[in-house]
Amino acid sequence: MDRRQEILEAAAKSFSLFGYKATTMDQVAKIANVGKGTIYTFFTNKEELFNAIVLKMIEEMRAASDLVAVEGGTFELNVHARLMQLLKFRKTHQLYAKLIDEEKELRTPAVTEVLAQIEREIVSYVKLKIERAVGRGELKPCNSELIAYLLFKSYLALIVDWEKTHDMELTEEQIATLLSDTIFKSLLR
Amino acid sequence: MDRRQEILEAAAKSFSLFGYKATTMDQVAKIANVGKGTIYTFFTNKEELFNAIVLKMIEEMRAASDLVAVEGGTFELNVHARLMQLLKFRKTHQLYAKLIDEEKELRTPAVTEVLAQIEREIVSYVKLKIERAVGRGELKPCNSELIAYLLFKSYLALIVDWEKTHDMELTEEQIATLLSDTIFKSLLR
DNA sequence: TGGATGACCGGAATGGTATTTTAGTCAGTC
DNA sequence: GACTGACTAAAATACCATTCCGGTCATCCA
Repeated sequence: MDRRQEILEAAAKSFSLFGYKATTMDQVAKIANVGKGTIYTFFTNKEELFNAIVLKMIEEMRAASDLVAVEGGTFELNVHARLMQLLKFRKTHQLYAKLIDEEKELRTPAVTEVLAQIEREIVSYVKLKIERAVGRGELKPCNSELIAYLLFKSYLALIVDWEKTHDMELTEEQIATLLSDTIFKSLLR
Repeated sequence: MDRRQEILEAAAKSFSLFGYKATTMDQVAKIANVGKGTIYTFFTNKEELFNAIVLKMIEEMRAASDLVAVEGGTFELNVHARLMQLLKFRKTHQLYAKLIDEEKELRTPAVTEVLAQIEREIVSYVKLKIERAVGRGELKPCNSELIAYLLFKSYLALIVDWEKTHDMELTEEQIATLLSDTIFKSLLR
């Protein structure tokens, strides 16, 4: 198998298991059965290797989100399913969960940056979906950036924040109904 | 002037200026012109003194919120005005701003706890307002806890979080319109 | 003689320094 | 010439000495 691939797999494993700060380049080299110098022929530094791994994760997330979207489904149906899926990754996906933990505990700058980037991408993806739906006449024209932001933050609040202060987690049903009656409804043409 | 009051004022000054961690009991005693031991005849420890100061701040906030509410105004008008006012305190009020900063930088547990408490109180206050409005027939019956939470988080996102990633701060007009069209509208009977 | 005080105590925070760890390099190997 | 791992400088960590600070209490007046 080619060395670049070995390195990527080793790095993915190590970052998922130990996070960014606690994985060392020696560690990655050893797992990949490669001299440390070899890593630097493919990636300029640790952070770039990390970014490559995160990029792969983002691809996975995009694919998982596509999997729950229904061709020809309504804007609401699809955006709801996608955001639920994407936000579940925070607990489910080993690397994502590890990074969130590292952000909370260590505040590693590289990790903070990457997590912010992921959120920006999700919001900008939702924004795109809104604009498409407006374009085909499903939704009223609106400030898509603002609505995308509000939608994302609402899901984040209901899925992630709620359970930190309340002991019963909200059901998907509750979330769907609540946002359907409020934000989504108001967007319809 | 009575010693308890002197101590409270000294503590308020010191906490506002230096935050929780960086104010020392010796400091408070000196400002209050009081022996350190005297403080402990009125407050069992530093944290209780702190809680007393924060309680005063919460009273101030409640009063400021009452000031912007209009007797006989609609639910939307009043809740909007109150939440805007309350959230402005995060930048405006010296102690509040200091505590938010300390929470971000130091994560002092006593501060974390107090900030969480303030948020819980705001949400529970909004919840009460919702229930009153439902009671008088202005709003449809609903899950008041959930709606209060969503409302609070939405305002927080639009007022506080938005400007961290976007360079133009949202106008009150934009926020009012957005939430009026979405969440508030859906609550009306 | 009882409320007030500040010297005092122990544990925690801080600072300074010796040691280890680690990202990144590069001379040497195959 | 692709690959390696010993090497380097810088950063992180561990260590210890010192300071700092919350809380106490024997002492002191009023």
